[in-house]
Amino acid sequence: MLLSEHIAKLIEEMIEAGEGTANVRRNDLAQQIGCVPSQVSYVISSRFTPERGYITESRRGGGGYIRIVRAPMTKNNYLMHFFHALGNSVSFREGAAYITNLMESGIITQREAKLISAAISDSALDRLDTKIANIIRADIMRHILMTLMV
Amino acid sequence: MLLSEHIAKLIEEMIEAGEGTANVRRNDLAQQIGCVPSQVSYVISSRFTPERGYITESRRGGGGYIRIVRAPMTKNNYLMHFFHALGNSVSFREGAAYITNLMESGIITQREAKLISAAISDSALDRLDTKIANIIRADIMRHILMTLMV
DNA sequence: TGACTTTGACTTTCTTTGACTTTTAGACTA
DNA sequence: TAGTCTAAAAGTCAAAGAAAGTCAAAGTCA
Repeated sequence: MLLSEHIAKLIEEMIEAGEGTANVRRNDLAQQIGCVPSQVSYVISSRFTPERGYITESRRGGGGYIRIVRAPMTKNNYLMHFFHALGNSVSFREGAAYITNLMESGIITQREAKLISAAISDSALDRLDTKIANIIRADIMRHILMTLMV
Repeated sequence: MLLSEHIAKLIEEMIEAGEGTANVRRNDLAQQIGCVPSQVSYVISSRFTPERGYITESRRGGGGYIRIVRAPMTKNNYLMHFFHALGNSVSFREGAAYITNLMESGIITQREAKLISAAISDSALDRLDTKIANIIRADIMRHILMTLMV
């Protein structure tokens, strides 16, 4: 397995064990895994993003740590959050991250997730110039989110 | 046998072995076959298209891959019917009619109907010229239909 | 001729690493 | 006690590496 995926998995387990929050000691974790510390930073900044429903907070110096919290949100908060977080241009990758998140938080079913994913996929929009596709994708997602808010 | 056919065959076997999904490592496969990597891309983009019942997804960089998923075409005649009936340009009114139809025949839920409707609504696509919007709408619907065929 | 194939150079995206910077708690001094 | 020093963290950033994507030119075949 890829190093970064391995690290992500470990952190997820820590979050699971900690009922929603993990306290990571960057250096320790890196040493335990056998990688450079900044690799841990990389994984956290690329995987545990607000977009995917995580909030992080950290402290340097002696006794330093990185705390990762899975944001507990209610459905509408969640949707509002996404609605606002959504820029007016969204790549498929970003969009897919939002969708995964909505699914994992139980707001949409797996089937709905697939359906939305298909609607905003690169291939569905591939007649459009990438820039425009990203804008249309954001429009579509915004409309979908609205129907979910009820 | 033609190189591209050979590659297509290999990939089909991988899909078979993987019960509907193949995880291709482009460079490895190319090396194994003895061709340039982009040849693999070519085969995938010309043969394993949504039109032919495949969905692909990929990732670059370390640990990259191309995943090809076959949506079983035998699944639903109804969907196939829609899939084929769908022109390559669809107005919102036509699209909405299809959706209603799908809902009434119990293939999608009311919520899903609303969601799809939002995705292809005139207002979601109103940045596009009407003609183009109709084409994109057809693309989106075709992709959605594909995901339902599983 | 025209559609499909093959190739390879170049681009973009994601990962890994390591050197250097900043922040902080705690120890040590005056 | 207040101020300063120090070592222990985490943060930042750029370079190198690893894959897949793109595109156009050249080749092939019906």
